Amino acid sequence: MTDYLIRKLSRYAPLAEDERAALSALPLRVRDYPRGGVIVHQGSRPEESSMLLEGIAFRYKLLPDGARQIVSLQIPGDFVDLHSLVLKPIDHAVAAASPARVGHVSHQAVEALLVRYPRVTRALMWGMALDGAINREWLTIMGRRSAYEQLAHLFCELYFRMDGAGQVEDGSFRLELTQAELGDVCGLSTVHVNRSLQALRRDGLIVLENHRLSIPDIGALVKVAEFDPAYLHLLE
Amino acid sequence: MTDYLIRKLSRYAPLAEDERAALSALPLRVRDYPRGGVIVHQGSRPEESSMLLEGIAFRYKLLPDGARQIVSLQIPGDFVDLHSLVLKPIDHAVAAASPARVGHVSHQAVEALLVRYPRVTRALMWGMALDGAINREWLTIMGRRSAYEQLAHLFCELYFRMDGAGQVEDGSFRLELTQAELGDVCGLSTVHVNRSLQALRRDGLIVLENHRLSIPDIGALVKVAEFDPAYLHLLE
DNA sequence: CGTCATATTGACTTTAGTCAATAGAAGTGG
DNA sequence: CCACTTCTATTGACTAAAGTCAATATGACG
Repeated sequence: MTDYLIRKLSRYAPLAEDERAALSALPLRVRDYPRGGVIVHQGSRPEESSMLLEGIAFRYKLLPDGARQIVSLQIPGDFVDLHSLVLKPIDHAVAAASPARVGHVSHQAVEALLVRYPRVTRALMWGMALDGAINREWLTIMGRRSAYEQLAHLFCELYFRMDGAGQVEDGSFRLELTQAELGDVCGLSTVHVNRSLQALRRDGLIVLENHRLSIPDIGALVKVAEFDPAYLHLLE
Repeated sequence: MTDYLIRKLSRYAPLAEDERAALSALPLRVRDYPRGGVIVHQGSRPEESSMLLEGIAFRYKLLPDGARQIVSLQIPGDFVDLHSLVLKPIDHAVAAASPARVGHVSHQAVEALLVRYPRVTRALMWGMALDGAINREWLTIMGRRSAYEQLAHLFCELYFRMDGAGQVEDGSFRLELTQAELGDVCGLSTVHVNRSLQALRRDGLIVLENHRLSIPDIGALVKVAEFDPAYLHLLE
């Protein structure tokens, strides 16, 4: 269950056997969500944090006029709301972008882990800091890049993150995001996302069909997006 | 020295006497920076984290073409790079927006604190989570709001944060940001910032002169920006 | 087969960016 | 204190990127 999480945290520092065991022994309440299902409600005060086990999820905020902004994407192994441990009420919602399996862990159980295993604490802090690094990169790209470049950059990020989670095969991976959702990630209208995707296709940078994204030449896409994966803190 | 920090962390949970004492006893290397001075270099691997004691600072990223995006603003009491404790190399730079006084604390000293005082650890995690909440709000506003609204929102945020740090007097506070810097915060061109500021002035929402921002009617500005301070987790 | 979500297209509008010039302010050296 | 430089703010004219509205396809699914 917690394999992905352990794999992810090991990118920060190798975990000792007892630390791995403690993570594996975390009491998970596993629940499946349909596409669109709300995993965490905005403004709630969760008593547990949720880890994505399968599928894709996203954090989002709704504005008074109904607009939506997606502020992060989660893949298997990511905590969708670890910060709810210390920060309540929670300032955003989390929903499943695809059918998703989620493991809910009580805050009590997480705290017990923190008290007992300082290295696990630091690894979880690293996970939170990594979230922050991705947020900063998104801010930068959203503020300073064109729609075409933003999408290219997003696809690069997903490619590397999915690869880190072992979800890339033959340069392609499942991407269950609609064009409206891509727009909500990048702060763009659906129409403009559509046109920018067509441009990326025309330029041979992506093949996107059947909820699957193929990147024929990741080097070319990286170049267009000026993508530097350093901020993802992957192992080399 | 650490008064602002203790005050800020107390917003999360009251600290015991020994915890306050431990924070006060942190060995700070104090250093002054001129306006524009770089406090943390992008890509470096700091051995210490830095706390802003006086002035204003910002985190920023530079893009290959020379564009700059400011990804957060710090006020007194904020750690500018607490995350460098766990996340190296650091993915952004930090510079002083005004003459600034900074306290540098060795990571070793912070770690000693973490091991000894679990509640301080949680308070620092809360500080990191708060950074994340502000980032998410910025992403949302940047993605979904006009320049006029973005600036209004930013000024509301600063008003409430500065007020929380006791820096607001008569509805005004020192704001040592140039229009170019405001543009780099919001992802706008300098020219467009200038015009949007004029519109805000024309509408009587702000008075900005001599590096001082006056907000005659914060309620009106809050309304225009659709600003909800909940994400700042201030005390009511 | 019909319904609903998603994707695509065209025509038009709006927002924001770019370029270039000018004006003001602040700081520096003599 | 003045001349000079440099940064910052402002303005106008023009361009480009992205949004809006509305219609039409396409596709998944009960």
